[in-house]
Amino acid sequence: MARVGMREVAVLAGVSHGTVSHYLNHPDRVSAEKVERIQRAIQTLGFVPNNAGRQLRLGSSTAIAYIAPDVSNPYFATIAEGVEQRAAKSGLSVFIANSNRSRAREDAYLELFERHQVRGMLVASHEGVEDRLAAVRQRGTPSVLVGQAAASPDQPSVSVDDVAGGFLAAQHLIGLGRRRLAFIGGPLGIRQLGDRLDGASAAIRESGSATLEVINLTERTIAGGHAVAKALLERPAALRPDGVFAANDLIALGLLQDLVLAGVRVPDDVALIGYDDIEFAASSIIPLSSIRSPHEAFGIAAVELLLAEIAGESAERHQIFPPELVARSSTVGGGRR
Amino acid sequence: MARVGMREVAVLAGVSHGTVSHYLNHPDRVSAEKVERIQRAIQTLGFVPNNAGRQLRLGSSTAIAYIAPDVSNPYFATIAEGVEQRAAKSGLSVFIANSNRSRAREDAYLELFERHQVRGMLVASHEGVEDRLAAVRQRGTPSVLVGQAAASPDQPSVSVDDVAGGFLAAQHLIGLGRRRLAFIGGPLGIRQLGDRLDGASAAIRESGSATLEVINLTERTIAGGHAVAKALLERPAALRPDGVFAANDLIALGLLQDLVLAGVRVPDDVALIGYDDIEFAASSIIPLSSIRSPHEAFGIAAVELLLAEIAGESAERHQIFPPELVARSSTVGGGRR
DNA sequence: TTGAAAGCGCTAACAT
DNA sequence: ATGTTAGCGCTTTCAA
Repeated sequence: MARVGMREVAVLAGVSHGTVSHYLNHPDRVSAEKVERIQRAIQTLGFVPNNAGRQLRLGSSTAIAYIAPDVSNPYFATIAEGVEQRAAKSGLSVFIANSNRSRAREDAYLELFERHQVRGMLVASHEGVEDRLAAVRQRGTPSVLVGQAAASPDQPSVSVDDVAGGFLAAQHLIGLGRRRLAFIGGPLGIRQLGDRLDGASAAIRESGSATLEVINLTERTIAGGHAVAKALLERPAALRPDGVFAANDLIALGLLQDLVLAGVRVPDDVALIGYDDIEFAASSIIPLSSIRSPHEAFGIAAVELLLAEIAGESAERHQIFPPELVARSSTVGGGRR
Repeated sequence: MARVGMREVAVLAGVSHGTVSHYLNHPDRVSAEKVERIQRAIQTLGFVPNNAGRQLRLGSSTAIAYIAPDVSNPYFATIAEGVEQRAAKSGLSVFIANSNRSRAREDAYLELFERHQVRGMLVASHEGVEDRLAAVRQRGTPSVLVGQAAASPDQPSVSVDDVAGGFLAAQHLIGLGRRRLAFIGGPLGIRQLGDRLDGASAAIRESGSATLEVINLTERTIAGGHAVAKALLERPAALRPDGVFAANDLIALGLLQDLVLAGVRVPDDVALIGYDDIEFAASSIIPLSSIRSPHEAFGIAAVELLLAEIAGESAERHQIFPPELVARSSTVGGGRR
């Protein structure tokens, strides 16, 4: 199955392979007659240009990469949707990669995409990835950090103010009269999570009277939520928190499900709020209150920042979106959604 | 920012560029001393091999592609997870692409990956994509159709028996005493959906007494479910179906949420079952019954089929998984999950 | 063990 | 308008 190249096309069309290339890249500079012949040749041979040759010659591809830690978290998937849309509009393809929460896989993809000379990378990570991105950038591949404010002024980033988000969440619970709060999530070394906790702590401090327990957790998934539920349900009811702030909606959803099954009244016994406001938060057993950050908009902003970076424009590099409280039944009771 | 290539590394290390290449590909055949020098040179220059050159020379990459119609549907995302895991185990990278339910985007990615000479493609599609895959295959790139049984014996595919799934769903509703069933989904031109409906119809026929209304829908999303809810709620209660089979869980979830909000009792007034059994089905307002097809296992099987195809092994090309009924409260009432 | 050299498929500058 | 040609960065065969 000898791959057919421009050479074969050229022979069949009775032109030089340079002309075939011209046809592909500057069709206007080829006579109608040859265009016709070349088209037919391409057609009958089923010619598909080999990208390696083109890219080797040109030195750059027409794709960008989006590396996500966990595609099966709808939060990252929705961002991907926005990225895809915006990129398509600018004629760019998007290669999505799933690092599966593994630092090693993340590194592998970072390097792979650099080798592939993508135009730029969008990187959502739970790790401290900024150093690595700095190195990549220095070698010529720009990137945008997604979901995490960059520390360096040179590193573009699109993020949500997680301290503000954490504050909003805890403040909401406190305003509802809750005093024994718990924050569920971790590892706290992850910037986004540490920030959320910091925000929550600030709200606690401000309240004067409430307390905050930190329940550490490494799996920020529905399964992780189930695990916490188990631990919580083993406690006597009086020792359970009356207000829970989960570091993301997945945890909250897993927890919520088990609490309800066990007969714990939500929000009466325990008020629960999540983070991210994924689409499924609204349709959960008890509609879940959450802290909303933009999703598609996030992806779109990231691509636009990257485009500016590629073009060498000097846009504001650090875009920070404000989080928003979405109160539903899991905190404010049956009345509202 | 002149990209550094093997040449620069070679000069700095005081060897020929061929030796650098040897070091990269057959480190054992290079003397310890030069290895040392080359390593240092790579280190200080920050050399990252250009994939285009390598690929041009070798004629093939080390990546496979997974094209999904809709990453933000957790069903496809979970498959992606399985794909990533299995591929990593075989040293392959996965490029995920989101065609965003657009035939044009799908075509674009099909071609892009072919140009990139990926080792193979996994394609989940709502379209009739088999002809296109046949053409791609003929030119040397193997593929596995995911979620849709291939008609051609030459086209590997991993799928679920959707006719059986549809049958199970309708049979379940009928067994619960429901007689006025509705199937929600579409366009029915999509094979998977048509099959589910066919299965449901068969169950209806078998029952003798039940009827099946088909409510067509083009958006197989939560929003689509909301739209159907609106239409259903406008009917007098007596004219509503008493058993609803939604073509996927997203639709079911959207519908369920609005029905419950409107005071419709589920499952008493309307029993509802979805399809796919995404992770969120279990934690919805009323835990959703669904037809379960394997997820990660699906992705793993797809990669393995592709590997066999690449290796030229003659495995059974059509892998069909049996669907499974998962009964939860949305059909069997409060007692069970 | 190392180096020299050819050539993968393509683009574009240049010559015609 | 078309053809000729050099060369992108790499791997590998072959020779030393």
